[in-house]
Amino acid sequence: MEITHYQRLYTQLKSQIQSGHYKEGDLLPSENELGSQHRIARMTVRRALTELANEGYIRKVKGKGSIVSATRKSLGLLSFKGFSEVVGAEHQVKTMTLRAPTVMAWPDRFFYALSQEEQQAGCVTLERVRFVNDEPIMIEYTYLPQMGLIDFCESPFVDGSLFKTLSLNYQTEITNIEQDIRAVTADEVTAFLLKVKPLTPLVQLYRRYHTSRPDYYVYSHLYCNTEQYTISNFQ
Amino acid sequence: MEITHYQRLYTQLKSQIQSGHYKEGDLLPSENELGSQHRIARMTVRRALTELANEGYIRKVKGKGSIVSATRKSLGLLSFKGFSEVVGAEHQVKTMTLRAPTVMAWPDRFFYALSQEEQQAGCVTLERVRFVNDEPIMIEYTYLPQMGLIDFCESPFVDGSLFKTLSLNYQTEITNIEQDIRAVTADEVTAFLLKVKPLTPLVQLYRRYHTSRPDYYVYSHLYCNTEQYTISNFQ
DNA sequence: TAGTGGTCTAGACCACTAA
DNA sequence: TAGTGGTCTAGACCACTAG
Repeated sequence: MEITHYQRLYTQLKSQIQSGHYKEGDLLPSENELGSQHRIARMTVRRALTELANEGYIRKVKGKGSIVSATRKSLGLLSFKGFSEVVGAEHQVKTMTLRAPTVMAWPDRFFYALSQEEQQAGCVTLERVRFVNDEPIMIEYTYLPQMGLIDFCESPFVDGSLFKTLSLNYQTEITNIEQDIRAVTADEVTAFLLKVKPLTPLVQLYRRYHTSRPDYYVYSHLYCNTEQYTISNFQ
Repeated sequence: MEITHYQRLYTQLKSQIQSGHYKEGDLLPSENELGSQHRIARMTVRRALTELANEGYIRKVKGKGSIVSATRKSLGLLSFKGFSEVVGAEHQVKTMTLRAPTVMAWPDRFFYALSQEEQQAGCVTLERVRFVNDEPIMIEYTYLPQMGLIDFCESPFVDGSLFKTLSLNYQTEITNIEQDIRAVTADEVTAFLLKVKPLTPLVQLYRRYHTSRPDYYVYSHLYCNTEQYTISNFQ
């Protein structure tokens, strides 16, 4: 058995909540109903619902049912999923590439200490602006050590996703994220790109992604406009 | 039935781990063994063990058993540990209490949707400023639903820590954190408290801590001055 | 091969909600 | 009173670990 019953039900209900098929305050079908619909035992249904409740998607009320919780208008940006995977489910997302992947020297005063190997390898840089519902929300500068990235600059990304490309073409899985968070005021360039007034407060993130390749990290540096959307994080 | 079987087993095992009867690396008795010792079904044992695993006290290994974990879950400021535990190791930390725990009504337009029960229960509020190396770095407004917090406002915190107090005196463990992050400019009061100029950009966090008590959440709202220190996060 | 945890079933009784 | 979620049982088969 590849995927388990409770996982399938959990995934299905979660996506139905995220897509708006079940809205805030709605009652899910009862445990017995879900069980007979999917031809699984009630205890198996309960396992899926318990997981959803632990993650805050629903709350269970004895004698009443499972109630869909408020969905937050927020971008789950602090997880280590790629941008499109995280935000795309609930919002329309576009990416504009300011600089396609380019081999360069590392910037001076890089925000993380680099190993000698990374220094010598050089880096691939790309710059992108992320749009949510046609508003520019985030500028991202990404830096990858130029180690084993054959044809990386020449071929387009798989599904437009950096992380999918690393996974499928370079067997490099993102396993972890380490990040530093600051509040800063927008400089002129950043304000122009995010279409905000200069001095607007932005969240600045320095990130180091850990990967399944030993000693291989992906770095990124980004600014987020949080006036309309917040950055959300759930551990 | 006042206390449930899985709760009793959970509590017993947890205290045996905390007291050192089971040490790091030890195997707990198997699920079948615990079941026959306590004359309860294996599924009931599993529920207690699953809870312990979720909270990081043990890890379960298929084919082997349940292994007692190291006691510390180390993480950065965005983790769900209390402030003193996280920052205190490397920096000198002090806390100034602006408002000691006080029973109040909930603020208008609270940042998370509250359940009816939480609304009716009222809340305990406290306000604290955190200092790192004698600089005010963070203002934290904490809100706890006034449910079962007997003598909470009358007694001091255990070791000065809210989370230790909740754990030891109220059997409430923090299990998870959900948070929204924004950049804002300091208003006058906040600027004064953090000793920064008005309009300085600050990181604003809205937090909802999940706990081991069903449907019991702790809320907090905080401002961080990130000019000197950043907020770090490692998943 | 014996023992372990992972998943699952088909029942059961209870306390609670809402009509 | 009918239906709901909370707890619990006594089985079952599986994949995995370790001797």
